Amino acid sequence: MADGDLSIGQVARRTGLSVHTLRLYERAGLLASEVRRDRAGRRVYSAWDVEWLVNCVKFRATGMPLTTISRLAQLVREGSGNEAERLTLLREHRQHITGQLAQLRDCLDLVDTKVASYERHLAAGGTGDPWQQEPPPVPGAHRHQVG
Amino acid sequence: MADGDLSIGQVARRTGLSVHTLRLYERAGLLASEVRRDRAGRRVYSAWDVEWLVNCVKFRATGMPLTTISRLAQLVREGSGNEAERLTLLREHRQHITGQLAQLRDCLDLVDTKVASYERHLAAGGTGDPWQQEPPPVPGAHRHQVG
DNA sequence: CTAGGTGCTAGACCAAGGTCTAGGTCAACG
DNA sequence: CGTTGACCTAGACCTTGGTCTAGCACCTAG
Repeated sequence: MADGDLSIGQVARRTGLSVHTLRLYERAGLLASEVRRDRAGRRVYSAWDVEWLVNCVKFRATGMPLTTISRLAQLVREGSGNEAERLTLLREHRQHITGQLAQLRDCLDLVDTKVASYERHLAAGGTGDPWQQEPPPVPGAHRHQVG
Repeated sequence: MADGDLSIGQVARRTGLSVHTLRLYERAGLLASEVRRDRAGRRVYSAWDVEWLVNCVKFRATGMPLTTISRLAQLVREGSGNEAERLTLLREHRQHITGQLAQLRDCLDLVDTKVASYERHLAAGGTGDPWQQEPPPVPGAHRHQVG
């Protein structure tokens, strides 16, 4: 066993995944290299496996589906010759990330506006116009605030 | 019917939600005001409802669960007096958003590094060291690149 | 030897968030 | 009048991504 080798429990602690999830990921083909086993059949993860898993966690955290990670892992497993396809996958995910960033910033704007307005409202002792509670109860009265 | 009123189909087109989802949201209590009905029992959305739904879409896109939106809607429905709780909900979601932003930026770094390395690799006609395909095949050979 | 901790597999279970179907109403168009 | 299109409800169904259980195998320490 090389010095970087870890048991599944250790990998779980290092990656933040549960051992159940680690096994699920393996079954789902997310690992770019076959996980070794010791004589008792227990998984032995290399430092490289762990680095890969950490990247998987980042991909997951940013919405990459298991199937896509699996596809990427497969390409890596297959070795040289498919770099263009890996690049495509990565570029697609990059797109996805920037889209999400935009949405998050958009929602952050909304939330900040609302938070500021509620803070003003509360500081003013309940006076003000935070989030209008009712839909325009008076037809003809336009210009309402929803957020 | 006020001039801003819309049918469910029109709201679906404007919000990007399906009519199924709109009905689901209503059942789940996401709407901050009771949706009116015409004499035939069909939903009539006000402009205010649509604005609210657009905000819901933003919340959903940034990971707010339906139950939380429902809670917020309930507070708004109940009217003044619970502004502090609304503020809490919003602040919590703000936290969530900034956390997600950090994760996205982290993953964006990773992806950018990988993309650049693959581009270099492909430009060099296949030479280089993009994403190491194999886990360290030679024990003792440290310093591998996983991503 | 035996108990505790950790691991194994197979497979059931679960929650969230949609999505779709069946069977029916209504209104407007030609 | 009949048919087309949008709408209604109730409820089944589906996918994703985990999470947990049962029943068993090791291994190490006491």
